[in-house]
Amino acid sequence: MGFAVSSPSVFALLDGNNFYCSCERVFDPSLNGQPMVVLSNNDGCSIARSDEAKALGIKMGAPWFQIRHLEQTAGLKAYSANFELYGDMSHRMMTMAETLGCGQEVYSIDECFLDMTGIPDATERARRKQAEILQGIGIPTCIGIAHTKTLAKLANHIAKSADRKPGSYPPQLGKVCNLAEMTDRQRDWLFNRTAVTEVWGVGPRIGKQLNAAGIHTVLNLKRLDPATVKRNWSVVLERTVRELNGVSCFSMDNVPEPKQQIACTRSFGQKVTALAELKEAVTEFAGRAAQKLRGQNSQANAVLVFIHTSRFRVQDKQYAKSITVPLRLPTADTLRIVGAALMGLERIFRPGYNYAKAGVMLLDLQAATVAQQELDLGDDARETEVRNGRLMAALDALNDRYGRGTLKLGSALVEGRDARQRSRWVMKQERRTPRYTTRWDEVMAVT
DNA sequence: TCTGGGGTCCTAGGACCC
DNA sequence: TCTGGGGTCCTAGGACCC
Repeated sequence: MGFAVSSPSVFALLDGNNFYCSCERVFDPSLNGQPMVVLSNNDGCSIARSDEAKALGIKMGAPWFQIRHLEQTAGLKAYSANFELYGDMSHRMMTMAETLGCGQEVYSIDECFLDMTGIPDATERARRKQAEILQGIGIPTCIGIAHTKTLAKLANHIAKSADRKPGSYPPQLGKVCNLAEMTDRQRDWLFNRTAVTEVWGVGPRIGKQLNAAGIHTVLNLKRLDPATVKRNWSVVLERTVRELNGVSCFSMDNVPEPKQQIACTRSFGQKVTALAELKEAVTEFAGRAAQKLRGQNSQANAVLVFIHTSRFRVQDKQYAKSITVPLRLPTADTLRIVGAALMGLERIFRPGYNYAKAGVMLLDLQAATVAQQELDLGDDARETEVRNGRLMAALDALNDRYGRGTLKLGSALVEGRDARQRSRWVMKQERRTPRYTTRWDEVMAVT
């Protein structure tokens, strides 16, 4: 019997380049090479930028009204976010990416970790997978490979920079960068020319503190004593330092855990002052949140509702308030959840303000097990639960089949208002492309 | 005029208990 | 006059992520 040599973990991080922009480009190739941005809800600010838009100096989160002039002067193209399209494209990309490793953790809409432990020729396989995804669904990707998740994220950053910023790193590290196959010297050489703020887990706040302490590069941070880091910063940053040194502290999360809280919050298309309109919005948000809750087979024990004015309108009187309404029994019933949210809204509403945003959050979630449905209710109450359960299932099935918002509660409309008239709170989306892949009536026509 | 949305984890501090 | 200490649970707020 030979020795069981356990090879060290190898993680890959695959992500779609400028993902939302790339999705739009798949369906409109004339956008290739053009400066373009995808805008947040309400066409508020830029949440995705093509390389060409980045080159124009457009920052992540830049308010649209501040960069809008570039439409005329630089040919900038802008699109309202089309999350239904991006979600579907994401699913296709993740399905193809999965077979690169022997385990996959979908980390966000545009990136996933893959377990490549013990897989030979990781770099070559990664390059083949990348070509396959580009050919199959048209999304360009970058892949970072290393012995820890933090290092894989860093490798991914190097792969991107080497590809797009000539001179930043050796060009052969472009698109796929495998730190696991390098020597310590080679890695440190790269770390020495990478800013500490690029490290996963180092945000603006900690970045500033590290800089003030003379820590400017990844190599500087890697060489700090973990105990000192824990004392001066936190256990979180301590783990990051260990990970930079090749000690894996974050493992793969192959099966997604159910969410511990579920939110639906929106900024309004226009300022809202009337309680009736806030009720309409909160009814809608609570309904959406309840649907997500049922989607992961959970129940909530509390509902939080908040409203606030716009901090950017300095001339306005400001008001912000939230309230948590406990539910008597854990539930996923839209009617109960909406009821609790509206009760909370009535409590915190104050007249005389220009409201800019509201939201509903479901808290203290638990699994909706059979045992909980068998709670000791009276016959009438149990009958109501069962009836509502069937009603909710029917609601979800219809909305699932015919598109979100096909069927909603009557109270989601302000009484007396013409149903065809748009409410003030509904978000503005003036630049959305068709939902090519998920709506029959918006499928691309090939002529 | 116009500034997103949805999450997680950690920590400090208060309430409460013995 | 002297005025403990350790544990747990909960919540609010901060920091980070995409």
